Amino acid sequence: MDNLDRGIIDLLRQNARASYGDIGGSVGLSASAVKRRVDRLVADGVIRGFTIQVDPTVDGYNTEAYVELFCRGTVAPDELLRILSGVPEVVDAGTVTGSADAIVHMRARSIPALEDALERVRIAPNVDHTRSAIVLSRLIHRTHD
Amino acid sequence: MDNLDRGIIDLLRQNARASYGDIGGSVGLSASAVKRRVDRLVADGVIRGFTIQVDPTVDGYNTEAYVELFCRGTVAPDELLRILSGVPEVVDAGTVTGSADAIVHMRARSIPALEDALERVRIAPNVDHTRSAIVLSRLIHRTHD
DNA sequence: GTTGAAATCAATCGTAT
DNA sequence: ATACGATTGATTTCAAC
Repeated sequence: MDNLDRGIIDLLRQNARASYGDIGGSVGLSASAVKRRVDRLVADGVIRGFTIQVDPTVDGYNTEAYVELFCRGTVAPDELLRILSGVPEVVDAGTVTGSADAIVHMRARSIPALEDALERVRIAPNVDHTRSAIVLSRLIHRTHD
Repeated sequence: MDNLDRGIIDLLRQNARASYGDIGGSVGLSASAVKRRVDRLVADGVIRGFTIQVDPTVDGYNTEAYVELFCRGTVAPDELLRILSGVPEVVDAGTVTGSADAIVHMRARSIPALEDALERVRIAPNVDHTRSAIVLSRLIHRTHD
């Protein structure tokens, strides 16, 4: 993982379909040297996958919320993970400092679908209550992963 | 935007480097028909870009926070967008319902770097104060974009 | 949307550093 | 151990249908 790898990663972040030749031209390597490094980065798990960024308003998943989770007593991160894994509307979640135990970013196709997903989160044994902030307008979506 | 387009998008989400021929084999089109559709989806802004998913722990960006933004008076989404665009640590942001004006998801290389980025957000004219929740452990990272 | 041809690229190997 | 250069097969691309 040297500066060459970082350069390759930066270029792939901007365009995951760039040819190895083009990448090599930018970082100063031959196409095959670049391919070898990319293969290694994928094998090592540094590059987790190649994907596209899709306009969320187009595929219908344009109803979002940030939800604070308040649990009873102490809750192990593993347990929260188990609960949240079962709800596909959960895009992103982490335990946090502050009064809430976790913050959950959810995305659904509609308000009813969001409410339904929220219900599935809330029904979990140790969840005491939640506080949701519905997203009115999306400002930034720098999805570098 | 029909079911064929949706199928193509789903396949590209899983592997943005899949060949047009392979995609065509899955959705029942020729390679050139697939390319034509992908080109159109990109031109129409449905596909915003081709990127890679990078292990955040490897490239060092493993310090995250959810930040609530409280502004003075009314703040136009456009203005918030302008402020936040200048801070690369902002991964994701949206205006929300509730007492906060916006929620900002940030990612930095360290706590000092996060603090510095937060300072750049706070310095903006209409930002009154912020409330941050530092992420302790990441639970879910379903990066469908 | 399809086919087919030409240009480009990917993947592999031997070789050099 | 890593990069390079050339070759072969696959893929992209663009034309005409």
